[in-house]
Amino acid sequence: MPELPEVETVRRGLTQLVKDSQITSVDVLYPKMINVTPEDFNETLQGQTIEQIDRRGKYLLFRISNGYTIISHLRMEGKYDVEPEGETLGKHTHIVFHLADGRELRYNDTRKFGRMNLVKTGTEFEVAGLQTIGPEPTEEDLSLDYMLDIFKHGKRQVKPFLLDQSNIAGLGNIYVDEVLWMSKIHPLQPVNEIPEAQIADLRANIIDEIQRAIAGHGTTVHSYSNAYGEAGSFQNYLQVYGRKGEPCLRCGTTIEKIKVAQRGTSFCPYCQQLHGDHNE
DNA sequence: TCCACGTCCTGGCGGC
DNA sequence: TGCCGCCAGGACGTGG
Repeated sequence: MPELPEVETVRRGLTQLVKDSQITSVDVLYPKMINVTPEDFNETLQGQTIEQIDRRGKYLLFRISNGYTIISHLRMEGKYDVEPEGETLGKHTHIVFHLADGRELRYNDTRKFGRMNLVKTGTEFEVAGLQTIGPEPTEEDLSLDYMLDIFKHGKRQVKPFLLDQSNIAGLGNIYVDEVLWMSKIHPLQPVNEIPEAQIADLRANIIDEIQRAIAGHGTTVHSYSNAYGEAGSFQNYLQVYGRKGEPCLRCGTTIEKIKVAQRGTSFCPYCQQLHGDHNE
């Protein structure tokens, strides 16, 4: 399932593969995936060039030569691949961009969760999702002052708080479990009860973990692969996610799995203790 | 204003 | 063996 490091890996792959490519036409096989009619989508894009591919959080932003931007979110299992024109379409191919050089950029999505919005460039930050998105998890953007401020004024449990893209951009279920384990914070701990020193530690771990995952070309869980079809290597470094029943790599206690905010959550009950009077 | 929860969607898997 | 039904989860919309 793509999170920020996977989306960044896809962005880099697509930039090498289709930057400066001209679109001759677009077939939309699953209209619910886009925010306009398939006819409007095709008419706006045909004859135009993909000038640049940017990223904000987990959103890909395809900059088109006529002043439009395609905002693409891969959600759970969205993938792009590039095939020669005429290759048999996959069962889960939903959008096909025909390119002038005889190739096709295809969007595939097993669960049909992904979405594409076509908007005028400059208005993309008026679209739901991007409108309220929080800072990127980098040393420059995610300041300690900001972290302390949002934690002090929040009351939610830390896991759903970190999954909320309006607080910090790009963290998903896997990385939240990882950084909470690294920082020894229980996933149910209310954010305004976490000591400042631990928030500082959490911030450092978030930035470090995301940068290391980008360097490792993303995590691979289930079917994820990048635009070249390569599997990421970061799965080999996961320390708590998906390790239910196995010993904690720090203390040896058996890793437990619980449900938090409707999400499967792995944690070490010894390293990550809930402080104060809270019900699980 | 903040927060919880239902919804979308289909492959995989457990249970019978 | 085959069928049924549940589970997985990111982000948006709704309602408390």
